[in-house]
Amino acid sequence: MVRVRFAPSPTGTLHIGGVRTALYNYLLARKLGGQFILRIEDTDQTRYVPGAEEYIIEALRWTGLVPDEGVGFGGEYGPYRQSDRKAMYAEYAQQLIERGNAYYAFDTAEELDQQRSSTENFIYGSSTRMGLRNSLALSKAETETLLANGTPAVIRLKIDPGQSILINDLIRGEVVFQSDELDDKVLLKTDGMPTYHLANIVDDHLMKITHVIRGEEWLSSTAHHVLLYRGFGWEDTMPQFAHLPLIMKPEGNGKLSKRDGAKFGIPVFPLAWVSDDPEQNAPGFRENGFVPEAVVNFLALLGWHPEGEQEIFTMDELISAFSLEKISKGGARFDYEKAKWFNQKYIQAMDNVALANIIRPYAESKNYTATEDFLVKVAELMKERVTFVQDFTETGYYLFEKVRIYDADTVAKKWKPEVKPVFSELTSVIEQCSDFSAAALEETVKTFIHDKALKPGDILPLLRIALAGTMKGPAVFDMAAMLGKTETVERLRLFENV
RNA sequence: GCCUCGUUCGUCUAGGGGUUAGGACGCAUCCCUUUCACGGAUGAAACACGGGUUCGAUUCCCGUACGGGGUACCA
Repeated sequence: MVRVRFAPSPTGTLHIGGVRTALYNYLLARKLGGQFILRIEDTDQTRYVPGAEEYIIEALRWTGLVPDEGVGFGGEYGPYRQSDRKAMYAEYAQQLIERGNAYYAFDTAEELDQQRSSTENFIYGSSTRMGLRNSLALSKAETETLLANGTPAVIRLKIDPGQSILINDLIRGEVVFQSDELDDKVLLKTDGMPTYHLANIVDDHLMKITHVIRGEEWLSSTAHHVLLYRGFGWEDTMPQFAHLPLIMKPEGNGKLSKRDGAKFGIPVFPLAWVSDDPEQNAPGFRENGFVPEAVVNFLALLGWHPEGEQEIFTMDELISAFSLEKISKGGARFDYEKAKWFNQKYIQAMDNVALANIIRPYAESKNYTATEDFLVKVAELMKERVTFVQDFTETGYYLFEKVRIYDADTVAKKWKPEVKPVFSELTSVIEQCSDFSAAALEETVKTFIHDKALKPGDILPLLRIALAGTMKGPAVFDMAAMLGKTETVERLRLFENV
């Protein structure tokens, strides 16, 4: 049984790379009929941000990556929040000490800083630990006294020199580390909380995780994790590792960071983050007008590509096509233009009724009165010309209200003195139409143009400007039919009098 | 610095010892349409470099360069 987990830290928003990690975990779980688990890694109490946990859950729901187990989703392996598991980590750390694979260390932060600045390439390990303040260097009596006095102590992993640690990464293949280069990582902090390394191994073991799919930033600490599994005697059930390439900045060097949203004017979060501190607030894909399916599709293909040349995938298609082996090794640059293209494609392909439901809240927020039928019609006429969901009511505002400004260039070019009376006449003709369908209108107007010995180009642009104010948009007769006779004639008269 | 991972069009990528190196986004031109978009067609655009191995390397190996990540009582 495959069991995977997404284990974010609730330090604020989830960034888009985190969503992709969740997605790949989810896809693998669904593909292999396993479980997808949400675990909250809040072992750093100083970095806890209120609301972050709720944000993470909402983001997963929005993208459709709903966990089978985890914080907020139940399950038999809980609790799924690490702060709620605090007591058990101390017990496991203790167990490691008893097995001779960990030890107490009493060095203060200042002492360690000093070591790092005075010794080049200092590592807290087999070559240095006997000169430091820990239970390996101190006598048993000294150690017991220090502990009895309540001296702040951490528990460190004891790494023996001379070992090669081989990791068989599902994406990268074999990666080897030498234990001499590894430091004796802190496992349990002075506040009694575990570090990521300890909590991660204990939880993955207890939660029966089979595959650890996480960002590449974890690759270099994986050797420590393997040693921890060995230390506990759990190596035979150790999960398999898959380290994902990172998502890079759209321009320049480095991985995509939370600050890049503001810097490049693009969303880097699934949902907007709104907090007490306006400095921290940032827009999200949802608020910028993306549909979740498009975001998922875009993210799925950022660093992964199945056989074939298909680009548009439903979630089910992603699930059946997914495999870890097809994940790229190199980092992928975040391409906002491509994200926009996916969104446009999804909107285009969407059912008009479904789109009407998406448009409705935008229309309501602008106090537009629009019936279901009207919104469906808006969807039909506009969906081939929008990129974002708010474009229906923004660039297509003229479908909901009177024209705000008339395109000056077109007016200057087409609104000639001699056509003005003809235009009035046409308005009257339109007013007389009994059949206000697009086809009938077109027939009427074209006959009129023909009878007046005019060209379509003399009249049609003016009709468009009168109705929409711009030379962009749906077919004129479709718009007129949708607006109805009263509104159409009103707009034509309004335009004549400008 | 040390450890570690990577490198095919501007971007996301396919491919893989012998290919006209394929697709997508973006860009350009044209067609459709007397609007815009959609759609269609066409085009410009890539195997980082140097050594091997080989009859033959973009593909395999080794270096170099460049880039990423790690190097905390953060995750």
